[in-house]
Amino acid sequence: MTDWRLIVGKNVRSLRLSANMTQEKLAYEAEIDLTYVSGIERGKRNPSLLVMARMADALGVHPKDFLETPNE
Amino acid sequence: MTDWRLIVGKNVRSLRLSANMTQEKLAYEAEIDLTYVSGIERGKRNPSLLVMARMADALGVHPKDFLETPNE
DNA sequence: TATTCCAACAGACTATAGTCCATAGAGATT
DNA sequence: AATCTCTATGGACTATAGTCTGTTGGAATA
Repeated sequence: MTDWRLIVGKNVRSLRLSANMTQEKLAYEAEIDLTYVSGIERGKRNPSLLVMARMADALGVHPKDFLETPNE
Repeated sequence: MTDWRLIVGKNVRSLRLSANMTQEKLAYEAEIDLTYVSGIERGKRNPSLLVMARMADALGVHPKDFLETPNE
């Protein structure tokens, strides 16, 4: 039983670092709270569709990228 | 500005019909409310990551499939 | 006609997503 | 040591996700 919060968290973090952004910058661009970004990356939060879509937009990626699973 | 609720709604509906399921069956399998499934399919709702994951599981698809956009 | 099945939709409610403020700690730099 | 940058984390609060009950309507089917 996969924990999708952890999957999304890892993907958000790695995509954010690839974009050379701090959590604060991402939060600002996506218009979500700084502490919530931190919670998402640590897999503690259950974000909504629209929050994920705004984060994807801020990072210049497709929302699908957050759901990418490590091979098998 | 894409409305991701509409995208997800259309995808959920078409995948559900492909699986020959009623909204009620899907709701039961995914353990979410019948009326909420209806709202999601009509693009009126903003479901959470875990709700989408349970629906994907019930339909035997990957959660990414709900975010698939029509070509270009 | 009437009954059955499926979906749309409204409203009142409960659970939790998401905000805001404050604190703390690690690492880098002066 | 002191300050700066970034992240983690807690707690109290507000907004909204998600539930539950009930009604409505259309399309079969008897």
